[in-house]
Amino acid sequence: MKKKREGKTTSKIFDDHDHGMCFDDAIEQIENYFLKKNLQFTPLRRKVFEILIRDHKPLGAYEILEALGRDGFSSSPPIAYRVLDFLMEHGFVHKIQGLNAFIACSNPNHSHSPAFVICRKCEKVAEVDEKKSGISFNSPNIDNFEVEKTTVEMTGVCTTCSRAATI
Amino acid sequence: MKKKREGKTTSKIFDDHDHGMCFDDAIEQIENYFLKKNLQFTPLRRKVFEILIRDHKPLGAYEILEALGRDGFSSSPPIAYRVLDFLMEHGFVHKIQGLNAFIACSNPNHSHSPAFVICRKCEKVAEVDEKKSGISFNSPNIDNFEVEKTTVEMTGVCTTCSRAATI
DNA sequence: CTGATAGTGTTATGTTATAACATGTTATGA
DNA sequence: TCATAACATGTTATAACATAACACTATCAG
Repeated sequence: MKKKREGKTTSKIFDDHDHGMCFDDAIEQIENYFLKKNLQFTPLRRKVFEILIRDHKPLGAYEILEALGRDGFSSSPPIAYRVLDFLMEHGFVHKIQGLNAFIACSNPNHSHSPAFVICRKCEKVAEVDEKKSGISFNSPNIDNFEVEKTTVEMTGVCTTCSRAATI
Repeated sequence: MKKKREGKTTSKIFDDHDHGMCFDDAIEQIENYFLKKNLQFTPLRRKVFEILIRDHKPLGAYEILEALGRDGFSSSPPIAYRVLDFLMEHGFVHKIQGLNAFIACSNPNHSHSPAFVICRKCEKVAEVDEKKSGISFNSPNIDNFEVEKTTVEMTGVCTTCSRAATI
């Protein structure tokens, strides 16, 4: 049952996202990817991904562990960290460094260098596409340094929060 | 006694920096800044800054604490974190999120949004200037979201390390 | 002198992450 | 088919990073 996205007037970047769509599609995409790559989409991995994609907000490793515990899985720390590492390797989960938290990827299709917009009040996070957002993060002119991974995070206050109160 | 920089052939970005100069200047700059702003450059604050600027490499809070202890200061965690927060507020220290570590700022003059290039092998870090490095990190087209702070880190392997060994 | 502020110190604890090793399960190939 | 390798999960313990809460001192404005 896919939700249709409702017209909204709030901060576009945080809402420009059909989450019902996203959930179903995301599960399908990850299944296909794992099949194709001959990797195991085990119950544990599926569960961790579902936990992340269902909230679609950043969760700390220990929050994920609690959720795992509630669902009958082991909840000792290495369980979460191992699965998260695995899902990150394959681009289905990103770590938000500024929050020590993990979030399901919004764009598992592209192999991208994601950028995140983080509201420091509500801690909502939007993963923005380089092109759509107007960010351009050009390959830097750094002699002989091969960039393997980029971390780009922008922190501020989202429209909803800034409307709700003066800082 | 200011060291003159020797001709080198290693990764430019990590070496394009006169550290002898940097140390002396940095101390002077921070002193002036604090004077001007009527802030106290206390022995503890000075020591923390000196520890960071003298190595000019990222140090974890607990490494800084050890150094403080060796120099006769208290080495309980809040000491380091408080001073680091203070120095970060004023732009003399940055946190490298990818390493949970702190580094003295290379450019305390400009109020900038720094970007860091990190070698994942030797953990050397270079703070790069947007313009010099060719990075362009344009203000993103995000409706009504005011970016207060950016984190930009690029991880890879520096020339020295990649020459030293195949991955 | 009094009360406010800032700086430092201390104890205790909270939070995040990993090391090291054990167990089960599946695939491979001699 | 049996050894073995590779992978996935589980467990215990601990490491590494960070903050809360409160105490003490010094300085300074009123």
